[in-house]
Amino acid sequence: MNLKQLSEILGLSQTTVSRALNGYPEVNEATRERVQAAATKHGYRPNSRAKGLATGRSMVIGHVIPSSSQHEMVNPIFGDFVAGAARTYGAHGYDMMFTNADDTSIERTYRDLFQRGAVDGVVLQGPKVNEHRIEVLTRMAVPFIVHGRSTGIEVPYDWVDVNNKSSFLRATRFLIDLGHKRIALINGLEDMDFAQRRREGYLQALQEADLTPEPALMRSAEMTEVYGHHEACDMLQLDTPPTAILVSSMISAIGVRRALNEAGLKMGRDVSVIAHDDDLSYLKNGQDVPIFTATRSSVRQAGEIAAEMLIDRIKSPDDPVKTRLLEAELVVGGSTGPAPDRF
Amino acid sequence: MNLKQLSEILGLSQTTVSRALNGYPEVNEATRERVQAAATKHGYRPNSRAKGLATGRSMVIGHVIPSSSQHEMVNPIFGDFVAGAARTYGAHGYDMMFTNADDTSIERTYRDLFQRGAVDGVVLQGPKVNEHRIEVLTRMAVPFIVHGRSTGIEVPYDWVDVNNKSSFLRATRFLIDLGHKRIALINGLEDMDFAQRRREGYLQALQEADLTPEPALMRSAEMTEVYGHHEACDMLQLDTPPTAILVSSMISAIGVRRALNEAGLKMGRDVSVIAHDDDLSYLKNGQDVPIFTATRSSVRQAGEIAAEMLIDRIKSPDDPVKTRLLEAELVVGGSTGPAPDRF
DNA sequence: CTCAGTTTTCAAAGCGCTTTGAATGACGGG
DNA sequence: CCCGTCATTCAAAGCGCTTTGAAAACTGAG
Repeated sequence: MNLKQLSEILGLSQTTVSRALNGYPEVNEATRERVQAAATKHGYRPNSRAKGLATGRSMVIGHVIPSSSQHEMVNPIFGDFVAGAARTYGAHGYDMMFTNADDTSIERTYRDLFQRGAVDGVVLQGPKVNEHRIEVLTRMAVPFIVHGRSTGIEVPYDWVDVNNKSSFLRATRFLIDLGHKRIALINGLEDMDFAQRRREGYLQALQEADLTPEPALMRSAEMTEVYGHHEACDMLQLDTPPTAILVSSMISAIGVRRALNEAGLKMGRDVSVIAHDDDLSYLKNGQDVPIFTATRSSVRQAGEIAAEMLIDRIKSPDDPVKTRLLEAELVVGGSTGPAPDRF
Repeated sequence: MNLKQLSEILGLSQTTVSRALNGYPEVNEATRERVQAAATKHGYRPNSRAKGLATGRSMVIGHVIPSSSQHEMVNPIFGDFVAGAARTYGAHGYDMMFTNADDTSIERTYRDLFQRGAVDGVVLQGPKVNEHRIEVLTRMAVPFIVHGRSTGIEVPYDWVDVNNKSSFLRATRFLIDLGHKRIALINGLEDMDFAQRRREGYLQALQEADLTPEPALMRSAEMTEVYGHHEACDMLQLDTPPTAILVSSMISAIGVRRALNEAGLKMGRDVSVIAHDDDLSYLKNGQDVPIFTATRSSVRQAGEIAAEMLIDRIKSPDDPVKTRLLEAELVVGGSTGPAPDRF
């Protein structure tokens, strides 16, 4: 069932039918109702491609999945962010498209998506420090939003981000206030912007308290469970092991907990742990009392906000740049306690 | 830059340029090269919508995310399955589209996608027992593939699935061979087909060994970490607690491990645990030696296979139905051991 | 040099929609 | 009863591509 057929059934021109369905004012109300009834009855759905071709808009938002050639890691927060965004897209009549690109072709992929007219805007996830893609998209003058920010990029751009620095600053201060002096940081890959900011917050708190940062207590890699376990085991072997550990993800924090258990240490008593909690749906931080003391910020909500902002940008390309800084909350759970006396 | 412009630059007709780029034989090789060079030079990318409109194919595969109104759960395996599929799609020139639909509108959403001509095929994820959507799609006579199967649906359809029954049968037997008699099952939601099959395997193994299944040892719900913890805690309170636990996901198994630790029990000695491991990229089951004894099957690989099969189906709609049963491997880790003597 | 056969190129139609510019019909004031 | 006005409706062009059917250019045999 296409527009032509429907208009023939109704004995109307395509113009009138199209206008009736799209809510244009120059259509008799009686006619509109008749058209709408027929459309519903025959299950008419305008062809998206034809519509897109005619309007010049695709009503699709693109996301590029960087299927890294090196590490086959799929970001665990991906699903929740996407779920948040998808809901908003749906409410505004947008579809969501994913394209896979290996590290070498990400830039070309973005360019492609727009030149092919496949998308009206894109979401840029997981920005690195000096993220080149931001400049590329800016130069292309296309609507996009960054989930995160990128240190070193001077051009203005829309973004939603968690206040990574401030949340790790506060978390570190919290540990210092509890008397901890040897505080470790198990961070994400340091070329990721969020990881860099978290480290800044951590370092600033140490400095405020006149504590000297120790390279041996600062680790960084892709945030898997195994990684958290490995680094924690390693640090517990040190002559003077840390009494507290900041971990950049819940998944890795679970690995840290495993390491502590294996070493016969009790989390929160022998070693304090603070994790960053993205509030993932399948990995809630405990039921009532949080398991981990954590800096918490819902990545799902970030997805919703990002989608909303991107759609705004598509609607008004010339609006001034918008940014949104989400403040993570510091929730206190059972994984932190006063520094143990070890003499 | 569109076809018209490009053909004017080249002094050729649109027909010839189009044919040259799409590899048709009736084009002079010299011309083809000239066209290709110009296309590359000017960064020409054919407009997907126009192309789709002209060919009647959209080169897009649809996935519907059921953003359940009740439980806001995003399946943790989603990301990995999608990453696997995306890679295959990309290799075949397909894009991937996501649409969000709440529980009440899933059916309508599938119908919409095809009627709007937005997709050439869809992937149906997470089928339940008597999955209605399969019948709907069959009746619509559109290309689709099911990740999983659905007990109770008689019509033939393409699917990829893990042998859930056999893997849980083998896992349960393995525990029985180790002397366990009180074996618990912490399963997914029982209206999900995979959960039902796993329970069947579990029950069959018990029956073979003349063990009576106990309702108190069989739990089912959405597979979060908290759920695993909660059910394990609960069962440890029983007069005669289980000596072994089968868990339908790694995430929940982590919750079970937490419960055991809190109770001062050692996993693999006091209580054995076997988990189903989807081999998620961010949640590897240990480094060299698996942490959990597990039934393992890569969901990422399933994604790749599903995508491949769906594309085949789109290419040859009349081929006989294809199915693919993946056998999970039983990897032995540190979480299982002989049943403890408790008298 | 001619002509059938082959290779190469082209103009134009068509995919299903929106949108422009024009036509039609109804209405009421003069 | 005529005509300007407003409310409706319409035919046709256009979005950027593919594909059909025909034309042009080239080939080699006679």
